[in-house]
Amino acid sequence: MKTFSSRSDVPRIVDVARAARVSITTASRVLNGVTTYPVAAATRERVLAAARSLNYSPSALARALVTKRSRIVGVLVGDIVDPYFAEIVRGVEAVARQAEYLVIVCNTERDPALERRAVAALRDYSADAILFAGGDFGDEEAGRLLQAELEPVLARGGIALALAGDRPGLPAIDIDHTAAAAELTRYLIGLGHQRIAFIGGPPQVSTARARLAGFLAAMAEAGLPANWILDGGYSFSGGLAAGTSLAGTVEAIVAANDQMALGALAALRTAGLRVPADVSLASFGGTSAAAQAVPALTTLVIPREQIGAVAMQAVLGALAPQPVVIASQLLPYTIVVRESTAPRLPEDAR
Amino acid sequence: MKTFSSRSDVPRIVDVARAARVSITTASRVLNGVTTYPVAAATRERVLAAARSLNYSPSALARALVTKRSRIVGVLVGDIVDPYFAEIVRGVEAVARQAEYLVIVCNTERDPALERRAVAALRDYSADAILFAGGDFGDEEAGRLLQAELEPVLARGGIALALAGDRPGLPAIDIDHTAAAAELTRYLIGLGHQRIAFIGGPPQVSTARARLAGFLAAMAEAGLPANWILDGGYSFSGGLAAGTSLAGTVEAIVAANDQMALGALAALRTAGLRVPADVSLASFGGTSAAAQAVPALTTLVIPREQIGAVAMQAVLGALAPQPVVIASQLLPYTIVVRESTAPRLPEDAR
DNA sequence: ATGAAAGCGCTAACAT
DNA sequence: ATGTTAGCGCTTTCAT
Repeated sequence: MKTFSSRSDVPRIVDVARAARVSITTASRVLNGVTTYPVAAATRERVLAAARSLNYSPSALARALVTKRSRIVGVLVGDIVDPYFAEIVRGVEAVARQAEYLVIVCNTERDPALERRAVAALRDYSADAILFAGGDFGDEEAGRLLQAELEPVLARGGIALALAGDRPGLPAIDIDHTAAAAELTRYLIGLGHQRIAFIGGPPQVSTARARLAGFLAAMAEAGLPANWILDGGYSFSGGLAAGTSLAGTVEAIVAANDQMALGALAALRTAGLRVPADVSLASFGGTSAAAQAVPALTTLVIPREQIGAVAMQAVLGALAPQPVVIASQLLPYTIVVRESTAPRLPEDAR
Repeated sequence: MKTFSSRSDVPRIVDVARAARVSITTASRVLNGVTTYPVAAATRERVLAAARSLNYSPSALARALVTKRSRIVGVLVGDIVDPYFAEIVRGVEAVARQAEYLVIVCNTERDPALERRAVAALRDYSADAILFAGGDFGDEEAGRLLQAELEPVLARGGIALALAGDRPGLPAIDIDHTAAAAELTRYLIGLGHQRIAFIGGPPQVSTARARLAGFLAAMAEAGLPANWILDGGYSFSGGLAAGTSLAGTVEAIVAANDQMALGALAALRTAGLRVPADVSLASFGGTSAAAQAVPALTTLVIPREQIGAVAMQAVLGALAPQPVVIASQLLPYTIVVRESTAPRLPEDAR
């Protein structure tokens, strides 16, 4: 077994330097492709050859320690199982990969304490940016505690961003949830439905409140009563329960996310109702699960992958030598009509 | 704004030491709770107080550099959207959290090149352990290249483990996929079914091959012909396609994962067949999606969370001062019977 | 019981 | 064009 510099079993830059018979500095310069510094072509070649033959790869830890940049970005997600978040992460990763950033996904289980721990861990590892996917939850006290953990990251020049959901004080990359929910509701109204229910998310979550507001606005605007507002907790089971209690009383349902819509769908079917013949069902999100349901769900598609990508781009800009200040931005959404919604049929045609 | 040690905007151990009027060494000892070293109670209190009032938290990077342990463990998953992997990750995280380890989830999209990049990134950040969730894919060449990236991690005393799937040369925490598939098949046979189809995963994936082998063994043992073997690629759409082509020709289907079962279910329903009245459907995995389907799916539940937890425990043991060598272990699985399977009805009763 | 000093692996002034 | 040196923030011998 080869041995390297004193204490390590893996090649270090000093090994490369030695093998190439240059100083560590020169090796570092070549390896980092520093263009502002002149290095003789022959020297450069020797260093590169040495690095390759030793299979050298620099320690990101040591580098981070001196450069003050870890090239780590953390993404906090409320529920790792929910494809909603997975696609945001995907967008972040795609951009991060190109920029040689390491993405750390932290699952908070929508628990403020866990979220705090995650932020603390990212802070300890000197993450350059923290992206909060999926908006605020927890009370004010939790918000303050979180802020305290986050503060050192910002103090070091780190970035914090809100993705697809509000975070007080942070720039947001998002869609207009209220407008979007209103538009989805209007679509159902345009189909002729009048008795429309809304299955919402947890009221502590900002997106849940925004979507509800949009629904209410659209109903009011059409002069329709909003008599069926339920809390489905953003979960399948919550949607199931809501759907069960709604069965037979409404003509259409807007669910504030796909998971709840799936739950409602299961409930309706169990109750012997046909979708969309008896009840139209539309949801918010646009995850693959919505497309895979039977019938496939009409949903408002949030450009989650794009949100992730745009956010990561913004992070890179803000971390660049000439920092670009990050401004909140609203991205466009689209309604995809599938099989779960249909025009209202006259009573006798059903 | 307060200022701290020369170059940082965040308190460092030297700031704590200064505030407590002790040396850095003493501060470090107190902060790390080194029990082998005697520190006067009064001193300890001063250090602790200083750390608290400064809101000090040590740099994991600097610590890792000197201790040669990053307290980072990477988990490689084939598909971040698949709840199958998410639950493994959950198990890992639960244990890692207690031990103050940072878990980095890397999404490989089942692409060997991405997988290699992920291992390289983890190596560069000096991950102490790399857990491969979900088994091997890619050809031999890819395996060799991966091995090359992984080697330095092992050389540093790092751990690599295979979770719920084979990886040549690595200890595995798993169930016996072959035995499990056989048992699930036997259950269907016991229900009286004879024309049983198998929707399998990609043959490059070790678990897919193992599950198929189990199916074939059970069929052979019962003297039944295994005439309907399809590749569903472990995806919903693959299951959908397979289900479509199977509709009307078999009495029962075993799907090698839940996603494909969901696809098959959609296909059967579209074809006008009832599950389980016309076709019994059982799957492998036991993700929440299986429970949430209508009808709820009978599945073989792989203890994924437990696999993750056991693996992380093993990692901790292997990394402890008195290292415990990691041996492969097989965990117990269970078959959960739900609504998607039923006894065969005589022809005229259908 | 406490501290001084070396050094982890790397980059970045600052020489030459 | 290349090398010397001084850290980054921490732990850890080794002194005292």
